[in-house]
Amino acid sequence: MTEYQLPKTYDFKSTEPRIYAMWEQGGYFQPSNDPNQPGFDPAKKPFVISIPPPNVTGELHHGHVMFVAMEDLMIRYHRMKGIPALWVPGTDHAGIATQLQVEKDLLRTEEVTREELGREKFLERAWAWKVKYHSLITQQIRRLGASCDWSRERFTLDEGLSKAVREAFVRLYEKGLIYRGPRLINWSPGLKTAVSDLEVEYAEEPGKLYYFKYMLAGSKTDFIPVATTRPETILGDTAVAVHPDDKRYKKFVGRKALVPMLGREIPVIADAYVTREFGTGALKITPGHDPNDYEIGQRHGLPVLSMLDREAKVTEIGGPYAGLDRFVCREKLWADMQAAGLVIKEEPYTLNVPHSERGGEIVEPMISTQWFVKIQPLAEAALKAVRDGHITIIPERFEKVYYNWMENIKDWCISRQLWWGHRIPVWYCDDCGKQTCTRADPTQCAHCGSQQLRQDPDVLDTWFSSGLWPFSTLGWPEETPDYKYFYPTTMMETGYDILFFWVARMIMDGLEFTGQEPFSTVYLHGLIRDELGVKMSKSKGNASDPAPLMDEYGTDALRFTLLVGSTPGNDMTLSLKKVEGNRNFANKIWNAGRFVISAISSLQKIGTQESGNQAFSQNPDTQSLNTWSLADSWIWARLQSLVREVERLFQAYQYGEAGRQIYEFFWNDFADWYVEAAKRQMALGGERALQTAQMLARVLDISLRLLHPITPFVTEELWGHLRRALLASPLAELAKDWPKALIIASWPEPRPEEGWEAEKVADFKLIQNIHSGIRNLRTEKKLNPRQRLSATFVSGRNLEMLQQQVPGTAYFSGLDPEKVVVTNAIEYNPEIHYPLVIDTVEIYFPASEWGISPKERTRIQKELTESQIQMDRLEKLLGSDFAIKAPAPVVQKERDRLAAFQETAAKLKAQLEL
RNA sequence: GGGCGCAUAGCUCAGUUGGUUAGAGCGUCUCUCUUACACAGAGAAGGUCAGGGGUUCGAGUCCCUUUGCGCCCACCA
Repeated sequence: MTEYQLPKTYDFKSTEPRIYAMWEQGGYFQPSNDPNQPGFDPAKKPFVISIPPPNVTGELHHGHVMFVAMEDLMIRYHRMKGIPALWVPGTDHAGIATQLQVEKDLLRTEEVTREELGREKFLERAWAWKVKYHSLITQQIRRLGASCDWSRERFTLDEGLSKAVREAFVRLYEKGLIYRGPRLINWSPGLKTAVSDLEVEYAEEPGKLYYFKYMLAGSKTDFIPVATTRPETILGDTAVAVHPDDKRYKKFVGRKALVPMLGREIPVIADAYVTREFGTGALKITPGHDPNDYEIGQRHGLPVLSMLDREAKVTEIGGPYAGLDRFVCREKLWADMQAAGLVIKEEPYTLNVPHSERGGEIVEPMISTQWFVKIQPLAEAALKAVRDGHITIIPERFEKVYYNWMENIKDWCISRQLWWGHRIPVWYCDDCGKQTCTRADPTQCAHCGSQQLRQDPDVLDTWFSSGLWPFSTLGWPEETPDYKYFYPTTMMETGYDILFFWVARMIMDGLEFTGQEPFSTVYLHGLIRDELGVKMSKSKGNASDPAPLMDEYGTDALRFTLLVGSTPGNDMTLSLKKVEGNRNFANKIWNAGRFVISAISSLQKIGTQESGNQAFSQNPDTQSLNTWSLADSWIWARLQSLVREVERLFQAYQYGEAGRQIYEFFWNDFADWYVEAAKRQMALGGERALQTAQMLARVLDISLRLLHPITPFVTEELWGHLRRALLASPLAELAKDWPKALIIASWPEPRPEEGWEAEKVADFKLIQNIHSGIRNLRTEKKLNPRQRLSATFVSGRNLEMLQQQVPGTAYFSGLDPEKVVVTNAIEYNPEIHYPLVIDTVEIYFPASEWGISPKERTRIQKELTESQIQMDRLEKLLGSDFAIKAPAPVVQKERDRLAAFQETAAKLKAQLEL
């Protein structure tokens, strides 16, 4: 019938790739698609987000979907507002994670280890891996509809960012904020690298507390009982500590104790750190393998012994145990001690065991020479930035978490014994032994001029480069046009789980290197959990793949689910049912759109030439009201109110609530009620049809604009159809200034109320209630849906409105418009009248058709009781201090309600008496 | 040990300056393939907003407290 025959269900599969290609080819993702002014409008402050760069390790997970949905929403919203909006995409080399994957892959496919392959060859393989997985992950991010500017894409190991890393390192080095030295660090024996405190995860595990005797030198009987959870570390003990005031052991302080099985003499010392009540009240001190012991050792000048090597095997310090694995040693040593009569007992004990976040194996505290960042000075500035409100964290409660971490921050171990990453830019001279640290690779030693230089073999912690992300991606340290215009960025949106790892470090680095906060707002979203509420993660094996979900329900459905189902900072569970429900919403949008478009297309045939366009081509305003139906006024008032609400909620970062409101408006108000009203208005033809089509078009247009940041694909597709349909119709005027694509269409502007809205909304609400009431009655009466009813409406206060509206809306509830009477009074006649009370309106049906059943009597009684309860409550309320102390409008509202209840109750009572 | 969050309908959750009779989706029960949509329409059932106390004319919302669950930080062997 028309060229706008759209399929009955929304076909997201064919639509999504086509729409994304259209956007990308249109250059819409760039802040401006004016080739002469690529995004730079000095008059406007841009809105900028740096993407949390996904790792090039593997595939998409729901965390990615979450941040893409969230950030794309923000970007699209600002873009539509006409603000230059830049979303910088990129990926992260993810040192440990990627290296592990590549190693695993090498072992699987070529059966070689990285050591066998050598550094250079290994890095070649790693780069090949990167190329493959980079393309995979960015492809998937495109599939999510991400409107980021791919022309500005970055990778943490690319040339520009490497330069930034080098610059940052050298600056800190020159300021004395980077140092190298032996410290107690977390050593991952599996990965054979140091890891930072943040990369250690603690897990409660059942273990044992081992009690044994520390024999005192020169005595066969004197001993101090000591308890430990890690007996193997006995081999590295350099003291036994007791509390200075402990009467039991005071006498031993100053004497020597003998290390079991080794016979090495170590001092008995007194230190207040020891808790007398715990264990035996005596503590073995292993400065080489325990952070607390290390500190005690420092206080007492104890030697530090490393009894474990890089592979967590016992060193020569362990004498006869040298070469044993740490856990094998634990067993053997304990058995030997048992044989030697040194064991007291073992008891079950719950341990808090440190594991490597990536490798999973137990981390061993060890003394190792590593590079560190002296973090205190950076942390102080970062703390101040948030305290002073230069950076806002949403939700606010995370500010406290941030403060707490920043205030207790410890120096950051930044060197990793890996190959995949930014090499530490320090060279050691073979001749003079000194270090050279420069921006450009040095050819000679800065101290003695020797050319015998060796670069430090280690690489930097991945987060060292991530910390520079917001500015390194924009060209820093160069003062590029991008850097000058787009930095500092606006919004840092990410999961709360990387607040410390990443957000905190970006703030510190931004302030240190650029002198500015790298962003003004931090928005932290919650984590996605599976249907059982368990946090999704690869290691737990429950990380579901978003791809099949998108295959089945479409990207829009998944995005809508994540955006509307979550609140800032709170975790959400993702279930198939939710996504399915939102797929249904996408389909609802599609079908409402189909109806509107077919209505517009049908205008051709109605022949509207005589009506002229003048009354309809201008903006709807108060002057239009006299030509609008009640439904028109109502939907327009509701829409405008929605636009105001969405704007307010978006400004307050309440995206979920905004989405929910649009959903409700679109489905309940527009599709369920207005579209139904519009069907009849269209059928009237002529100006009324034109008027109605215009309203349908306007409401759909604005709804699609509001929805676009959340569900970009279906809205873009439909809006294109709407635009083309309008341009080919008598309503062409309406769409003549619209751009070619919704993505760059203007955001609906909130307008203030004009004063007429409340009355129209209330009137329509009454009409809705009347028809709902009649439908309810029909269900109770089990009426044939086709049966048209005759009815008499009696109302005092709404007489005129009802006289106008009831016949026209009769079909809402299957009334016969020919047999509808609206009047202000009739005589009760139980023989011929069957009454229904809706608010303050009585509706009578011919009693010949049915009588009041006991069931209805019960319902009426229930309503009456409910009214009575409300009346009592309100009378009591209005008789209390409320009437005096509450604001006048609030009181008046309650008075009006009381009056309405009284009227309703009177009518219900009359019903029962019939 | 310190901090934070959650507890609202059978299930999953909204409810952000305290102000109608606390909402939605799913599920359940009845009808209907009505010319946009059965991925739908219409109707219905279902809640002492975890317990206790307080502030207030008024509390799901603010304060205190108890209980249960979860998370983060710290890491007493």
